[in-house]
Amino acid sequence: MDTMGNLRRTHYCAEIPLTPCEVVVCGFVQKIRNLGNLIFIDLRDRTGIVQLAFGDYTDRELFEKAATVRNEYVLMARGDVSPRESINKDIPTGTVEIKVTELKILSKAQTTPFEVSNSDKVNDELKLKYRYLDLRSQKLTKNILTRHKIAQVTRQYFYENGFIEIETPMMMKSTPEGARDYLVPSRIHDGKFYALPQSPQIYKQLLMVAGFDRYIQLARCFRDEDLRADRQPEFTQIDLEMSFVNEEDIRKMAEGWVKRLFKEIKGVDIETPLPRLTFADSMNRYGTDKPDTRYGMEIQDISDFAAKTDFSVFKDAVSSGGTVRAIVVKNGATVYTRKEIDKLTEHAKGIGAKGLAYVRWIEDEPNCSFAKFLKDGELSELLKNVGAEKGDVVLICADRKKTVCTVLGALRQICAKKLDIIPADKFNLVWIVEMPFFEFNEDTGEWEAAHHPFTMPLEECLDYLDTDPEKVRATAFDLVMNGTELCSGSMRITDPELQNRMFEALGMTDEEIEAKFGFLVDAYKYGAPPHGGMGLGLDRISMLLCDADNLRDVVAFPKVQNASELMSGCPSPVDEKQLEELHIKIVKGE
RNA sequence: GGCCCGGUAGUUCAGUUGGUUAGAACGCUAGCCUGUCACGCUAGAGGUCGUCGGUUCGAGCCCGAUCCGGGUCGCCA
Repeated sequence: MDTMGNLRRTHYCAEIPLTPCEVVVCGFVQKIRNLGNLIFIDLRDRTGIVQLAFGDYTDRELFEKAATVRNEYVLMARGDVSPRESINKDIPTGTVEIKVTELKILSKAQTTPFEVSNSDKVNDELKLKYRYLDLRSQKLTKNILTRHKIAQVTRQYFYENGFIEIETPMMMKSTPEGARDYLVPSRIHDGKFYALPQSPQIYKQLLMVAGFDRYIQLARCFRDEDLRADRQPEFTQIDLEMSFVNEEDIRKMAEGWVKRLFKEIKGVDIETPLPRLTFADSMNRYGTDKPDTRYGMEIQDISDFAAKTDFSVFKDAVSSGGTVRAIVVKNGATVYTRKEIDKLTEHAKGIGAKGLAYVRWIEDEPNCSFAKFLKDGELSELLKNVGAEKGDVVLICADRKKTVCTVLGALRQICAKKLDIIPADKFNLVWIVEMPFFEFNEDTGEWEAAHHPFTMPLEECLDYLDTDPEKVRATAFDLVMNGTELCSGSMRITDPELQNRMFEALGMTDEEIEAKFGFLVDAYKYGAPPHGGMGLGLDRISMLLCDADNLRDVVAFPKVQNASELMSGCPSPVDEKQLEELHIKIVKGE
């Protein structure tokens, strides 16, 4: 193996001049084509690929050295950029090659567990174990570079608007409300713990109390909850807070950011202001608070119709306070055969439905799963009401409102994917506004904060605080794009009296308030500007701008579904001695 | 915790009704090859069929359990 000596890179591979000159490039071997007396090596770095050439112009010793090179070796090569005899139109440097005059093999490589150039098709588990190899692939390299660009544009935009970057602690007080905390045991304080931040929420509010006026941070956040394709246990939030503003001002600031980002990253013009949807409308029309509005297939309420039929499933659902709703899958009848609908039903049951009623209209006579419970003319009335035509499938769910929404919201997404009616090049951004303040927890039977307890309620809702929590809406809003929540923000409570009322409404006693949030309530007693802010998911926006469908594709070293990391194997056991120092005893679970 | 999908050479996959020695392509190794860019040609090496147990004369295939990975519901203030 060689050392670099005095040789240094003059250009990245894909950035060499396309005219004759001497260059030095370095990188990994992507592919070798050895024709006997002619060798071509595709050299790869983070910018792309360039072809190294060895032929009759190469001295024997150098040629033989080139013949020993294998895939993924790390090379440094000096040579002359020359026009190719035949052009490769597929790569930017395809008109030239480097006729090598000096070659250094800086590192050899074993045969890799998978081919970097073909990693797209390899199973995730293996790729995650050798993440550093997969990161060499064109796709991941491009994504990581795009993510960097996004962070750069974001900082630029907010700096220009007077935001300053401040780091908040990674070790903080545990607040058991909401998501589970990752805990960090204290060696010095026996039996006490720090928590990793779920978000810098409290600190950024205190920065407003401290007078910094506009704050931003690309903040690492941690939540000990189960993973999803768009949820990692540690993630990065573009966290910001502003003083002397209202909700509108915050949203306007975010819209400017979105506009700039899409222009610079995608070259796409986003029209602002962005459309809005109230939380209630979103739930009714899409069954979710993060709707994909790139296509229709909206949920329709047919409770009135259902109540007057003789179908007990429908009638009972309505009379017991539930609802009956439907989606119409346009032109779905050929795709959704009886068997396919059975599969959908199974899926619906998997997410909480008791069953699925359907009408499949492919012959002249619609095939209706509950026809025998209907009186003359009722089926055609239903079909007319929901706007179904021949060729369509109508899927109906009857249950509690929450279940119906979850089920039909999910089926809407599944059917749209199956019928391939989602426009891939569309970026549909929508604000979800007037979010509820409280959420009823059916397990505990208590009202909980839907957002966080420092969220300012809408003024007109304050009267319901003690009487009808369900009616209390908040100054909270989400930004949703193509069915993914990108951002969540709100105005904050600055009145200590009101803050105490909110805590009480959440069932906290004075002692609890004092122990958990006393320092926060105190802070607001010494003068606090009106303020609010939001958190923008850097990972998620990166995912969408990279056309990825999983966060793993835009996070350098991601965790898998059980929150472990396949490369290093963490989490892992630790030494007895470490545990002792931390005053921790492991009790084996049953 | 629930539901669904997957696990066969290094990789991606095929493997018929349960039946002889588990195949292909790519990759790898060796040889040949002067314009390739999915280079080509020849030969070769490479397998605990995720694991454990069961049914059977016989299991990659059937049954049970379990591990690993993925999606999703719950959960995610």
